Amino acid sequence: MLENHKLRMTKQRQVILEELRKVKTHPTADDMYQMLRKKMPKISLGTVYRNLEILSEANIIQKLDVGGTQKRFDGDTSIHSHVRCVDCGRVGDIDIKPNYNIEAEARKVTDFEIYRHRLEFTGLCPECHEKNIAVA
Amino acid sequence: MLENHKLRMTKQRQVILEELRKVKTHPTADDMYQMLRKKMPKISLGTVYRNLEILSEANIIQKLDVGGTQKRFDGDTSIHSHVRCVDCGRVGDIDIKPNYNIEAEARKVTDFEIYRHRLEFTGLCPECHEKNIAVA
DNA sequence: CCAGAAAATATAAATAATTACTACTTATAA
DNA sequence: TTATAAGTAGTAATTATTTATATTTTCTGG
Repeated sequence: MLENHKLRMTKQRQVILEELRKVKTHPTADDMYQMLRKKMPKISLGTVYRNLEILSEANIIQKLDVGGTQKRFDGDTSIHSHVRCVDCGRVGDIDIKPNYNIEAEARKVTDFEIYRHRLEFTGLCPECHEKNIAVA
Repeated sequence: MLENHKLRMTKQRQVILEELRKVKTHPTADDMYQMLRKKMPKISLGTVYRNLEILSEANIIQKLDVGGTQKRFDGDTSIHSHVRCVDCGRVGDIDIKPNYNIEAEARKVTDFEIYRHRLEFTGLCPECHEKNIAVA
């Protein structure tokens, strides 16, 4: 998996990949850093950023840009959509398969060369939804 | 339009709104700043940021979060999608009306409370597409 | 029209997220 | 095993945006 990319499997890279695959929370780089420090206290934030970037470049993980100020990462590279909680920023999966017809539609109304599309949802995560009900 | 929001119509705000409505380029805050300085050399970047935020808060303009590192703004508040050029970051309009059925679909497969969805395209703008062909 | 309170401004400094630099370390191929 | 290219920790720098503050401006009601 890494061989084809002239990537070396360092201890750090290995742990980063392992931890990311273990969770389904779509962590930010800093979330990852906090998680990883427990296993590997000397790891540096720069290393976390660099590896997340390299791994997503190699399509071994996914970099998500779902809004908000921080990028998030997903160990699941299958094509699926995401919901972002507008209150706390938490990101969840939405298993809806993309409708590629929409790209044909788009091509009709733009002079851009369309590569792909993304469907993103916003809303409230269960926890924030509960809180909001309590307040109302 | 502004009255209902206890917003004052300052010279700066007026020019910001005017300029944004004049263009169809989905400028970043800094793009706006550069444009505005020509008309109003003493305007400050902070004022640009503050007003774009306030105006989008009041739904007089739209703040776009279409990926990339900077937020963009749109004087057109109608609901439509966008394409972002993966090469130069330019953003174009895609006039496809959202399919609200997809939100019902999403509700079936998540415990998040779904508010809304966004359809975003990526690709190449005509200029970058030309350049790519030239190289290939 | 005019005073005064609330809102907005310019400038500068602060913050947040990410990237770059550097000297040292390590994985891997021959 | 050793050379070398890739990677690391630590720190500094950059980029985008927000905040603090002292001053100025808008706009309301007399």
